[in-house]
Amino acid sequence: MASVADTMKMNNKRNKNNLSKITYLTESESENLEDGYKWRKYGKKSLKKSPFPRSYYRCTAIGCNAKKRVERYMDDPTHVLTTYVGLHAHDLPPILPPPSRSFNLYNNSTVSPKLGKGSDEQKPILSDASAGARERMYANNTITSVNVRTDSDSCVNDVGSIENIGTGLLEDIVNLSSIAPHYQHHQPTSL
DNA sequence: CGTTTTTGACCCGCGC
DNA sequence: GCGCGGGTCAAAAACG
Repeated sequence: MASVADTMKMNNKRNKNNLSKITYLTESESENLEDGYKWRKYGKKSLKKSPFPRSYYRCTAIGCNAKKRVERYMDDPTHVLTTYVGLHAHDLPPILPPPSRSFNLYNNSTVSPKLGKGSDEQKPILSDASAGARERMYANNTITSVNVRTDSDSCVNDVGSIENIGTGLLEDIVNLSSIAPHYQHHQPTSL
């Protein structure tokens, strides 16, 4: 009965009630930014306002409705906009190869994906092997700015703020980058 | 062989 | 009511 669109619609609606949008502006030539999760591309669309196509990714984890959309920054082709939509219904899965987590890649302009929740930020999650992979990503790509939105709102509007790069606001935004897209909270609704 | 990527089509919401 | 833009799904192809 309910078509795929129906299901999608429902999911969309329900998600909207508990959607988290995080927009990352990462300085990278390739959009192949690894964040510790395994994503499967499920769509690509050319935006009207952007000469570059936008890629849609979805977490391969079963039951995980986390999505991610990657597009090249239209004002700065050297940057890529990574927008995380929704939360992962699971922790960092050990799907990534065990890198040498003994490395201290947190330095310089590299943003440490430390938890900024304010409470359990000392969680040993970062000790996970997957975390190492994330470190690598951050080491190879410099996150210029991050916008965190924990509700259904105009994420695009936030992106507009990124235009303030170089005006000084960037630093403020970078501060937000301390917040990782993970560690939010598992959704007891689905799983 | 299994999984992922690719591309087109379809659907929905919004604006005019 | 129609058109546009954006987002998702689905089937086939490519890749490991």
